[in-house]
Amino acid sequence: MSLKHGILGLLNSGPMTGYELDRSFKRSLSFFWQAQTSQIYRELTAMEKKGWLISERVVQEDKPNKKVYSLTETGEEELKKWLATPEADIENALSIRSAFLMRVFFAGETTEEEALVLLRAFREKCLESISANDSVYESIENYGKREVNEKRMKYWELTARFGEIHQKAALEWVEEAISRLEKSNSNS
Amino acid sequence: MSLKHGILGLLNSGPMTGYELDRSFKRSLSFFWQAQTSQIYRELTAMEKKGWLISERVVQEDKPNKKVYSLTETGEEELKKWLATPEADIENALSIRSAFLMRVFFAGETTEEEALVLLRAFREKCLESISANDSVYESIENYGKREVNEKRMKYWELTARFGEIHQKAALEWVEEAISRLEKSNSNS
DNA sequence: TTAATCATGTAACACGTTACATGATTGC
DNA sequence: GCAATCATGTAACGTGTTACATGATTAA
Repeated sequence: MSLKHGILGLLNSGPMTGYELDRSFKRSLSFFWQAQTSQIYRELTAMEKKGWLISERVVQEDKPNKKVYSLTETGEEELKKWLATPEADIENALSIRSAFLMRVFFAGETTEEEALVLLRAFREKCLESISANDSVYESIENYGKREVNEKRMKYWELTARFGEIHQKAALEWVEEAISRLEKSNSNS
Repeated sequence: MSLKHGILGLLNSGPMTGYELDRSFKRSLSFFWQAQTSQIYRELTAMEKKGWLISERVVQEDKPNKKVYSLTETGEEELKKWLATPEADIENALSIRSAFLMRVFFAGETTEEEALVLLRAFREKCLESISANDSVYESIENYGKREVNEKRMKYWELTARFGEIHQKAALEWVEEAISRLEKSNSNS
C-alpha cells in the first residue's frame, strides 16, 4: 500500500491538490516509487471514501478550479500506524524486480555478441544516470530550502544517496560482466 | 510482460508442468522476478489461449495426473522477438521500487531514534542476505550441472552476481546512513 | 498559433496478491 | 498418524499501465 501512504506522507506537510501531489511525487518519491497521474487521482477518490482525506473545492478565476485535499484525523492515525510497523517492508527491502535482469538471464538463448550489446547499452545507461546525480542534489537543495524543513530534507537526501550507490553498484556489475563475457569470447 | 516471457524462456529448455515451472521460477528467476503459484497457472491458461503454448495431459499412476506445457512455433517466435527488443527494459533498468525507501523518506515524521531502529533492522537484513550468498552459488552449480547447459549457467551466475553486488551496496549505504544520523543526534 | 502549464478525471485492461479448495502419495 | 511433496486451480481484490477526454491560461 505504498502509494496510499506516500500520499498520506506528502499531505502531512500540508494540503495539496491532486495535480500538486502528482508533481511532488515525481520530484521526490519517484526515485523509489513511480505512479501515474491517473493512479493518483484514483487513489485520492478511494482514500476520501475511506475517510483518510477530505477535499475542498477552490474556485479560481485566472486558472481552472481545483480540489484541495487534506488529512483527516483518521488519515493521520493511519500514517502513524504505518510508520510504526515497518517489518514486512524491511523483510522485502532487498528484493529486486527487474525485467532487464530477466533478459540477462535468458541471454544464453541468443549469441554472445547480442548479450554484449545488451550489457553495453546498460553500461551507457549507468554512466548517464551517474552523471545526472549532481543536478539531483542541487534540486533537492533548491526545493528543500523553500518548502521542506531540514529534518525532512535529511531523509530525502538519504534516499537520493541510495539511488547513487545503487547506480554505482550497477556500473561495477556491468563492467565485470562485460569483461567476463569478452574473456570467454576470446577463448572460444 | 516479464512473467510471460520468463515462462517462455524456461519452456524453451524443454516441456514442463505448471508445478515444475513454479519451482524453476522460485529457484532461479525469483532473484529478480517474483511470482505466485496461482499467477503462473493463470498465465499458462492465458498463454495457451494466445497460442504460445500447448498442453498435454499426462496420466500418472503413482502421483496425481499432470499437464505438460510446451512452446508452439508462435511461442518460440514471441520469445525471439522479445529478446531482440530490449530497449524499453534497459531504459528502466535502474529504476527502483522500494516500500522500504518510502519509509526512510518519511522517517522525518517520527523521531531520530525510530529512524535508527529502522535502519539498523535493514542492516541486519543486509548482513543476513550477504552471508546466505555462498549457498546460492552452490545451488546454482548443483542444479546447473544436472539440468542446464554451460552457456545458460553463465548468465544465471551473472544475475546472481548482480544480487550480491546489490546487497553489498545496500550495506554500504545503510552504514553510511546510520553514522550520519548518529552524528546529527549527538550534535542536537 | 502553437506549445507549455494548469487541472481533473474515466475506462479498460494487465498484472500482482491473498485466501481458499481439493486430493493423492511418500517418508518419518 | 502427520507432515511434506506432488499437482492444479478459482475468486476476489488491489495495484499499475495505457489511452483517451476536456478545457482554460500564458509565454514564445
